[in-house]
Amino acid sequence: MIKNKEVTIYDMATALNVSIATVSRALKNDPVVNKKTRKKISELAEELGYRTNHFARNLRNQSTKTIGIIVHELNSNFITSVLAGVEKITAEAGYDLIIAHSSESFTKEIANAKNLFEKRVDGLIASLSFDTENLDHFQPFINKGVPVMFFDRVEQDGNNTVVIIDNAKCGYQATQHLIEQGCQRIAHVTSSLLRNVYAQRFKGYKDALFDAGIPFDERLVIVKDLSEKAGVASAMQMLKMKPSPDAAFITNDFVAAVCMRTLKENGVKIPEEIAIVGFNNDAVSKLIEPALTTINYPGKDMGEIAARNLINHLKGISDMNHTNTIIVRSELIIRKSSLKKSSL
Amino acid sequence: MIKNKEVTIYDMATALNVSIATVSRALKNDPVVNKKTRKKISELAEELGYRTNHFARNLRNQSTKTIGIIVHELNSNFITSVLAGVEKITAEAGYDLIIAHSSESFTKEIANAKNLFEKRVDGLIASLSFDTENLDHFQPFINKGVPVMFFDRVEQDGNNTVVIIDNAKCGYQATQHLIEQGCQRIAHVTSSLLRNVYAQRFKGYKDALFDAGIPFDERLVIVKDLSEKAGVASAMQMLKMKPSPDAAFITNDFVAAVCMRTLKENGVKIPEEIAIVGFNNDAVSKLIEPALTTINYPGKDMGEIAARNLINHLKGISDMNHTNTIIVRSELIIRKSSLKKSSL
DNA sequence: TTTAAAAATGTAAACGATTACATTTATAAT
DNA sequence: ATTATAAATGTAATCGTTTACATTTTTAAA
Repeated sequence: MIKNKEVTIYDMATALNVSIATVSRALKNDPVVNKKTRKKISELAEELGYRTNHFARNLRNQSTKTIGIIVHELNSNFITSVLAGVEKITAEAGYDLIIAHSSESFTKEIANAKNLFEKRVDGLIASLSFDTENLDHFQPFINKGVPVMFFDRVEQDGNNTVVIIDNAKCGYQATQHLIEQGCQRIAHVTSSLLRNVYAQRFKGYKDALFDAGIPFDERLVIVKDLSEKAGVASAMQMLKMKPSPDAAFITNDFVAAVCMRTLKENGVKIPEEIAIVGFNNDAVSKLIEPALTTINYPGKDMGEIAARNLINHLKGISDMNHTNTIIVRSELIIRKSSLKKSSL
Repeated sequence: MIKNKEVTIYDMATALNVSIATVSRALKNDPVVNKKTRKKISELAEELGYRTNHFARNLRNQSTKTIGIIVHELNSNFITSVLAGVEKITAEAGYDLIIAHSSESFTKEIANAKNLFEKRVDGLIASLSFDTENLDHFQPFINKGVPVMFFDRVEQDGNNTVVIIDNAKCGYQATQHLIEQGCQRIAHVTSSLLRNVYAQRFKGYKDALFDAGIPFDERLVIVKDLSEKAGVASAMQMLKMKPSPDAAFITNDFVAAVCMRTLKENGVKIPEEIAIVGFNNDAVSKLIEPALTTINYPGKDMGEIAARNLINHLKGISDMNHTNTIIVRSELIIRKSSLKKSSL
């Protein structure tokens, strides 16, 4: 059993005195070959530890039965849920999955795309990195007719199929909730407004203010990246505002948590002095104190939907080009960090 | 540019009136072919959007230039750091990386292993799932001479090369630190003692107690999984202990955070009444209150070391079989959750 | 100009599977 | 026993590279 050479269908054909065609057919359980022969062959395959050579097969078939997925980060609940959803569907359909992550870098995203293109995935699922400036790196897929699905962080230029939540609605709900709690000066800590998710949440924020008759004040809007440093800086900036804000809608739970910590360190009472709403329902939101009010959205469902659409398209069951935007549900989860009223 | 057929070296050979051999050689910049010819060919390749067919190449070369990595989870700082380290090294060496994750399930780990085996990775890096009962699923790799490196969660049967931290030492340090803070009844919340990491930390815990002359009390040891539910249950169990513990060494930051939350909800003051030490230096440890004392260890370095060893072995530079265990540094990071003394 | 050596290119056989088409063998109908 | 049909198996081309070995072309020395 030591370092034995690879077994091929030739070896097995010779051993059983049949042709390679029969072996090949038997291995995929083709009913055209005699039951007894099939049994003999699969038993021998088992015995010899045969494994199909996917390179030979793919070379011949011109198809890899592989889906690629590019995500912006791995260490978030949301993304792992998405992956779980995607894996479930792709596995059921007999597709393999290659996971790549861009670490929020445009350059790495391009490299990932190139790599998956080289690997000739049959389809691609992607969520854009923080830095992504354009979608040129996906063009090769489109040129070769490889379907691409975007989820969450997307570019809605109308040509791609995307799976998203209604970010504007979420932003609206979050802001409205804070207004209902009696807040009037609501800060908005967010990230690159080039990304749909942040732009839309910002829009929801403004709309909610408008509908409540609260004038929009640009000075309350803080745009930074998603790092710990940015969280601290945002909090410091809020502390310096005068009049001080009485609430903050922060579009990322981790940043919200860092902000809260910094605010608390500076003697600010949450939610009494500043009420906070985050976004994503990350694990951290339930662990910090006070627990963070946030927006929850179903990563697993988004993953399943994206994967299912892609695969149906590949199978020719449905045509992705006709369904452009799929919106999944989302909800505001109210916890203590925003409850000014009920805390009396 | 729409859905064009794949360009092959034949097409380019015909176009330039040279042989496929020349094209093939030119594409890898073989100095044996004339500089001008090389330039002409690579320009044409660029122009036509040629991409090498890796199936054909791998089929011919019998090597995939791909490393597989199986991790137990994705959503932790530690694992993403490891991946970053591995990616750095594999990319430098021109290897591709396929990431698979077992979600802490033995069954999924087996499936992942099988899949990577089918994909014929040239080498494998793995950290065992929570549930893993044996290493049989890695045997096929070993039989075919495919090197396997384990990191963090490993089985030290002496035949595998492993990259780990000195878990016993860490457990010792954590416990010793609590003892130095004046704690006498130190609970130990941990996970399956079948996993080296937990077994070793447990050993360190016991040794530290022994060296301090504190009798080991089995009732203080709580073994559960790493879920939120388990964290809550562990805290409740601690609350019921009498006499109550005055400290807890919890071998996972997330569980520690959940525990702390539950304890606080039940009116326990941390660290005054119960001091806490966690493990891993996860993002959450700095965000909760009080900040969590924990053990930090360099995921990125572990990833780099594992990858470098694997690749050196593949290149024949070094032989993994002679280096069995690589231990990387780790450190206790002291934060407020354990500071009984300094808090006066 | 001839010739030897070096440089450049070409030929053809792998690599291991899939499958259209051809052939053989078994089964059933006459 | 003969034939038609169905079932089972086989033959050989193909997928796109790589590379040992063979051949041609160029360069430089005699």
